[in-house]
Amino acid sequence: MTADTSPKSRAPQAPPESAAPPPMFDMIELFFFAYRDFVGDADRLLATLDFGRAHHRVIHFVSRQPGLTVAELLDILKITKQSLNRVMKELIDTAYVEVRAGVIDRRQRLLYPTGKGKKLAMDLALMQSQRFARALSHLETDAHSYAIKFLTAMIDSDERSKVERLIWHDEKSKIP
Amino acid sequence: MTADTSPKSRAPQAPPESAAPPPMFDMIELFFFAYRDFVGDADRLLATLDFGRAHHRVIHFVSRQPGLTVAELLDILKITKQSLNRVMKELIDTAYVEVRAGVIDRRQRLLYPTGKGKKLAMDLALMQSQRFARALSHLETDAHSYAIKFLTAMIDSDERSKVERLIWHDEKSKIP
DNA sequence: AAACAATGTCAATAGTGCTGACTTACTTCC
DNA sequence: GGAAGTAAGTCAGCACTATTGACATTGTTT
Repeated sequence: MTADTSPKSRAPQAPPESAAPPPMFDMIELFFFAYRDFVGDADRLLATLDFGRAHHRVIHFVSRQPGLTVAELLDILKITKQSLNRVMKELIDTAYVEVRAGVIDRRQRLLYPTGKGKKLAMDLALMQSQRFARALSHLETDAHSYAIKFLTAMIDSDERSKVERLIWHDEKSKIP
Repeated sequence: MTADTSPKSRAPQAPPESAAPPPMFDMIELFFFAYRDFVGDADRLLATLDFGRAHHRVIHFVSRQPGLTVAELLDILKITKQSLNRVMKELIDTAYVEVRAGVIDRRQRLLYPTGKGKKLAMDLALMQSQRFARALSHLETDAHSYAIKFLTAMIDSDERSKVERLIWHDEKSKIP
């Protein structure tokens, strides 16, 4: 999974006040470099297929939630349908994703990964998981649950529960 | 590059994929959403100045290491000089960065933040630090050092020491 | 003087995102 | 049954960030 989103239309915050604690340059830079290397793994595999990060995000979420509608996917990715469409067309043309008409509402297009698509999504996820596993293996026993708590707390509070539902939608109430 | 090689003559295990541990979808998705919100803070402020993320990265590292050369900056950002140049020209034209000829080697351009540039870099860093501070404040006492260790471990091992030197170059040997 | 190095520049291209305007197909509501 | 609304797709144009390749300028080294 790779993220590269563009500025949102929310109001810019006022510049912080002068009596603020000093900036955490270490965290800022570590997060930057860690994320860069994290997405680098996937980028290299995707490049061999002439895919980019946008393709990755689509095939990832479609594989995670087969039968997702276009509207639901747009809400997860927070991009416009025009942006999605170019990428989606390529994924459908190359048979990584397939589309079926909705049953309850025939206007909806339900998105499913093909066998090929499932395998690609799995290969990408395993690659990124290996990086997590390698990192966590050098740390203390509870590092995994600390990491989950830290990353969860970094998410906008008004999006957090939605993201948590998305992540653990099919697991046995694993929320730490 | 993921799993699977040819079958060995050892005890037959179930299908080949079952050898790999299951993907950590939770970590993959949390990292994605956390990073997206983290950069979203800065994006909103930058958009008011007609700057993008590339400008942010440049003004950040120039402020962190005044007197940086172009070659050093390219090595940190891992982009090409052509990509840097457009952004750099805008930062110089709008007086966020200034350039002085190198003293030992006059071919070099040493990059310095102006007053305005320092303030922008500080505002951006404080904004992102507030997100870290808010996140960490809800977690256990050692959350900060756990986060540093986790993020550090996520960086490519052959880049790690270079990054650590960059991050703590002016601090009192704070490496945890 | 020739070779090399640091930087800048021009041109072409790719990938990902945006807005706006419009269409098609289908569902819902009165 | 017909109007209004919704889900999705499409076309056109633009912005930003990145790439490669070729070439120029300036200064250092050999």
